[in-house]
Amino acid sequence: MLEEETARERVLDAAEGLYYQRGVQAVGMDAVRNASGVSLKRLYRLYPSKGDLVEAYLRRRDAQLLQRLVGYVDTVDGTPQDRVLAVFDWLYSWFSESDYRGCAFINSYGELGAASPAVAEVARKHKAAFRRRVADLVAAAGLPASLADQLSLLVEGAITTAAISRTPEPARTARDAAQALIKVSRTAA
Amino acid sequence: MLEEETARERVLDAAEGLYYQRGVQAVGMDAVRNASGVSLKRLYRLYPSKGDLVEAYLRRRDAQLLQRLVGYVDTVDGTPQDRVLAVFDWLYSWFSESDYRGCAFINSYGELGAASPAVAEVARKHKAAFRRRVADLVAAAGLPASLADQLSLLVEGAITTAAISRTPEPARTARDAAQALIKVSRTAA
DNA sequence: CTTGCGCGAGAACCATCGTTCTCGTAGGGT
DNA sequence: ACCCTACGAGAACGATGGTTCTCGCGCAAG
Repeated sequence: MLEEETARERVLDAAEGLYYQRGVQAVGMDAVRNASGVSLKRLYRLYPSKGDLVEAYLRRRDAQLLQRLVGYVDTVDGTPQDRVLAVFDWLYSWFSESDYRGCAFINSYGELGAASPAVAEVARKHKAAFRRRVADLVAAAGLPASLADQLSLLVEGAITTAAISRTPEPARTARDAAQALIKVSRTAA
Repeated sequence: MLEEETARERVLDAAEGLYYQRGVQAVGMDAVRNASGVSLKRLYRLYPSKGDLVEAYLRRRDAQLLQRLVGYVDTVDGTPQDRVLAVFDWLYSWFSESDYRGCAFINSYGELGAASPAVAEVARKHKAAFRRRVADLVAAAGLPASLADQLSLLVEGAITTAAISRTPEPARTARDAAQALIKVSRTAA
């Protein structure tokens, strides 16, 4: 039999693939069972309800996504300003993944946020955490704090535009805009 | 008995309120029946399936939203540049509506886009049409075309950020960023 | 007045899904 | 060899939802 932690991982891997690709409501527990190979009984012992599983999925994805961003930016050597712009290069590689379907948090929020305060909360927290990462990079580059919010909007806009238009190009557009905003804020400050 | 067109309107009004507020999958045909006062039989004669109703809802909202934007911008007198920035003032008033829940197209796309090419298509078209409006304003102000895409990203980002964070502030942030981008593009060109 | 058509109200039907239950069995301790 | 526990496979159950059907009624034509 599987270790508990291994089973948890398998379930979350399966749930992540299915929920992200097809949407949460479109995926039944049976599909998670089949994709993970973990029996329903066990699944319900690990996550007492679908809501719990959905929350766990979002929480893990939250951590993973921020880690991936930080991991990418950390490999960039260059000026602190380059590292700010690297956020948009990371976006480009993300958008280029063949199964890219936008931001799991925005999608889940639109689907469930109205009925589930827990989902709304996780989405809010994820966006706040993301914004904080950007703010850290902006601060490290000695740029004004107000820039962080502006760049975050560009990131958010690129994420949804890339999803709907099915091209990674918005990452480039956002990068150009970011560069321009940085330039302005340097001369203005 | 109701005129066919009146019934259509009532159904779409009901569907719009419910779908936008709670999400499409969370709203049954019964809820649309109750909210509209149009019998199920008639409802199915007007829209042969729920999918058809959803499409009609999105199409009408597409037209309405663009009309509202254009209507607002047209009341602004000032320089062509002011009219570009007026887009963000319009966003602010939209975000301030008490029942604001983000962009119906992004929400529907996240919920149904994977399973319904029709919904994905309507969302894509809406975003393209919106971008075109922005591009018209940018062109009228004699600004470079590349700015239109950048401003559209700001709009998109503000829409989702306002929804998740539940404040209209992102409209202001986006406006500031837009102003900066306009300034840069004037000196660069 | 009568006949029959078209309507609305709501029951009915069938599929799906979240969740729980049954059952057969594998495997470890004695 | 014999239990006893714990498990997985899948049936079962109850709710919900999309779609269709039944029934009774109002009303227009004859």
